[in-house]
Amino acid sequence: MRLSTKGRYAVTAMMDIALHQKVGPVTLADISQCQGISLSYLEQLFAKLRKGGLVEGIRGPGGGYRLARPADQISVADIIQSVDEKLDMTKCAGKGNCSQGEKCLTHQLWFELSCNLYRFLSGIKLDQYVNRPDINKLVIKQDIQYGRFINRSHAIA
Amino acid sequence: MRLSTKGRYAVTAMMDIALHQKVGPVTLADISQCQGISLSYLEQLFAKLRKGGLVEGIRGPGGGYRLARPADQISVADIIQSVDEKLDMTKCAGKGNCSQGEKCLTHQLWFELSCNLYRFLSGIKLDQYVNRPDINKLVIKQDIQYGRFINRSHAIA
DNA sequence: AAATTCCTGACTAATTTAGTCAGGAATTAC
DNA sequence: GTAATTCCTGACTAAATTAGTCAGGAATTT
Repeated sequence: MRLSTKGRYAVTAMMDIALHQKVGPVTLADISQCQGISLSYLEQLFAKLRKGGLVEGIRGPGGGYRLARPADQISVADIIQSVDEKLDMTKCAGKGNCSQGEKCLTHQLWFELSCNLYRFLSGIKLDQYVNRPDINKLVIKQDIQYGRFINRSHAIA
Repeated sequence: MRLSTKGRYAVTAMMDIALHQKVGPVTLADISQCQGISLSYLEQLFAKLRKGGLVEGIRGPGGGYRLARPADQISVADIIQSVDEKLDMTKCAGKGNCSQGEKCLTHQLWFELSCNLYRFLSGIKLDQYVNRPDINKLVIKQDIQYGRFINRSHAIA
């Protein structure tokens, strides 16, 4: 597998959307500014998240992105897999032909690691963090700081 | 953190040494050939593993590398940390100042992920795989295939 | 003395990550 | 229907990391 900052960017952005679900769609421009990620890079990531069926984009003023399914059905594993492609750490992509057609010495190890990691990451759903008071405090603080969602009459109405 | 093929190379090489402990020190040339890793790249990785106190090198004919401590005291986490530097996935290296001096929205998530991953990886010790019959069969097969340890009278005596 | 092996540092190549740019397509607001 | 907003696409560049190469030196054994 690959567990890098790229996945962190994606999860951070998805979390931002999940935390603002009630307010309406979230623009990439907002995420870019608040989370400190380049807008164009976000667009690349969101192209993959869209293909992965995790978000849907809404064009035009008042548009943005929203989750394609409820936050309790989107796991961190889903997100990382969407942007990083594979969650499997074996050299042979699970086929077991890593060393002259047979399993290599460390096949078992990576296989077990992949399973365990996947089980852990797929157990963490976005809503677990949305419903935490300490994180909600942070969100409100950050939103005020960046003057977010001031003209959202259209989105709520 | 960073979980990439680099760490896999290092763990594979360490596993090879652990599996041949009884025969004597293992040369990088052997590991290079049997595990399909470039010799010079292995030398770079072993410079780090040595600095991390996981192996000791023995020069001269009959030399090679051996584990610096018993296989049940070397975890996969130790190895990955030695070559990849950090096992912490938070943006702020655990300081909690990731967003304008405060914790960012996803700080908790990465912190918990890091903890869990570390707990898992540090729970896997090299000896767990050394004592498995299925893996030992593989080792013997591979050793014969590559004609390894044929002239090791000096090492055993 | 010769062979073996670790050990070091500087260098190159390939891949991945990150970011830039220019423009088009859909939608909303006026 | 025009303008503004936002997604959306593809091609491009830059930086970082990973992987591999090369040349040579140091310690040890035979």
